Amino acid sequence: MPVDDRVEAVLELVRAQGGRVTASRRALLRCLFEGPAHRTAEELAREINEKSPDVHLSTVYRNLEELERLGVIAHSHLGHGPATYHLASVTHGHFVCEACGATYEAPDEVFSDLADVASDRYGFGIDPHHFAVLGRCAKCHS
Amino acid sequence: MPVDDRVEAVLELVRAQGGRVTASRRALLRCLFEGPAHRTAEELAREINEKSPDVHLSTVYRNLEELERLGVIAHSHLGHGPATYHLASVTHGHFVCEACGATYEAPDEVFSDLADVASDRYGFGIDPHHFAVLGRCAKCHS
DNA sequence: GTGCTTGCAAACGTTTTGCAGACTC
DNA sequence: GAGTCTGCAAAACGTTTGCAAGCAC
Repeated sequence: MPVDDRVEAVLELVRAQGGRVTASRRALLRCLFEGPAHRTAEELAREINEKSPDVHLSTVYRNLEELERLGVIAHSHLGHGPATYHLASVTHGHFVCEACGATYEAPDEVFSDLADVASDRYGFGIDPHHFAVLGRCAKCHS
Repeated sequence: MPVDDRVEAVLELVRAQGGRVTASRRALLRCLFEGPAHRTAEELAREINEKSPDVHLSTVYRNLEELERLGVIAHSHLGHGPATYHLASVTHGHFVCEACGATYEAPDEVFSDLADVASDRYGFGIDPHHFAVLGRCAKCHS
């Protein structure tokens, strides 16, 4: 599906929930659907501002929150620093090097053993997407 | 070994590294050795201030940083919010419920399968102590 | 006395919020 | 016109830093 159609489909969902369709929401959605995953609110705002200079960072935060509530996007914490946002359809876990910041995306099956152990021992259901697993990459191996 | 002796032993280490033995460092160490693990800088400062009202929060941060450099303590991030500090001798991983905040401490063997997979697939050495694994506890199971 | 350490205040980076005006429906 | 959304400024949060005075050695 072309980007524009996907954007409009989400805006329709927003409207169905009683929300309004605004220029800043359209700009944010276009940005999310067009660009790479894992961008911070600030990065998204900067990109939006290239074409729509009046969209304020706080508006971006509020709209990200709204889109997250609707299940369209999710955010992850890849270590210290700002959260990153990505489409909910492309979730996966992360390994992030504490030394150089290198990031590896890992499919859920990588976490299935840990999920089993956590469940068996603690009745705990892990969410491997929200927070990254920190450590050292091969290059920075301490 | 009694708390006082352990405190003095660390202070000796501090002195050996060219650091000075001060009242605020002694108070922080006593606090760390006496109380529960996983306290935030603010909590530690509050406890210290009950007996030593003049120790400033920024001093606590600076001394925590120093003690971490010496390997006496370590900090963990258990989700959003402030970091928690604990003695380096009692490291373990954590599972933290995103809904209710319940925290489970897990020995390193719980993470050995994940460590193997991360190493095999990405040459990545995980550090399961620094950041908690988020998810849902049995009670909050979504 | 050298120089590490402290208290304080102020800054930092990220995110949230209060408000009055602007917009969508 | 009702009610949502926006820009802006300001606050909130956890943490760090600059500085001059104070203390350990």
